[in-house]
Amino acid sequence: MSPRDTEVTDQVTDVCPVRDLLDRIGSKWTVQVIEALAGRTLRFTELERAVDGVSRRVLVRTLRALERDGLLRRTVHPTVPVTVEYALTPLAAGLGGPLTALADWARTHRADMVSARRAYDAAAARPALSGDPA
Amino acid sequence: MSPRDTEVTDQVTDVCPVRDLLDRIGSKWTVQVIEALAGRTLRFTELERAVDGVSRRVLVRTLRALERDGLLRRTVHPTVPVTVEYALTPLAAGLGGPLTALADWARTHRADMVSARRAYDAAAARPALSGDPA
DNA sequence: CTGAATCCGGCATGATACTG
DNA sequence: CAGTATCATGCCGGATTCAG
Repeated sequence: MSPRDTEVTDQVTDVCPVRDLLDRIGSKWTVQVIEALAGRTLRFTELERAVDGVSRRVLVRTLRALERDGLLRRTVHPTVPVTVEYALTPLAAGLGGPLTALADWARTHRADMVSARRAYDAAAARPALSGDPA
Repeated sequence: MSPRDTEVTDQVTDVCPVRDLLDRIGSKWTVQVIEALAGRTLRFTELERAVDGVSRRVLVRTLRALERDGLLRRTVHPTVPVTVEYALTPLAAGLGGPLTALADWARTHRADMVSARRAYDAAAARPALSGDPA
């Protein structure tokens, strides 16, 4: 009975499209894989180098999840050592827009979030004090 | 040494703004909290009801994370049973745009992803078969 | 009312070794 | 080359209980 485990969010349990999508792009390497494949086709090993830092196992999981959602096309070439090519589908290309918008926002407001964090952490360090000591 | 644990992604370990943001909005209830607070202020209990399904603990964590990132403003009113109000900051309001774009895409292409999954899962069920058995 | 403290299961990520 | 198998780890999300 298909030993496929459920890693990298393989389920459909969810009914909210937004959460569903976020489960996908929220997983650690998904966006970087999509970026790496933007406008080009890569083989498995090339992807492994392009993403850099991802473990083989997790890369496979990420690719499977993307393929399952129709965002990625996996092509096997029956050469002697088998070669496999990965490419984004038109569906994924359409996702690129909103994703880029989000990425742009993240880069633009990075500084705001960092300073907000510093302020928050600093405040947490002095629980009950109004005047700054010395 | 500050017993603050690290749940709901409190760290800054990351250097990529995009992944950083995705860690935030990727956590299970964040987007729903943001939606619930869109254009209005809510108290803790009101939020608890508005989001519906979130546990108290996780809601607190989610709110803390948002506050830490400067996306949420937390106001304590020293009434007899203390009341606390939560409201989005202008920063979060700006995030609303890209977020809505992503949500729209998710809703628009939900059907594509669902059918892609069905096809994928169906294919996985019959590993080495070309003709569909009656 | 608004949390904090504690305990727990489950799953994603990762390291390592093996294979067609 | 492109994975699979196995083991280990961390931590998110949830339930429950206590407190200011």
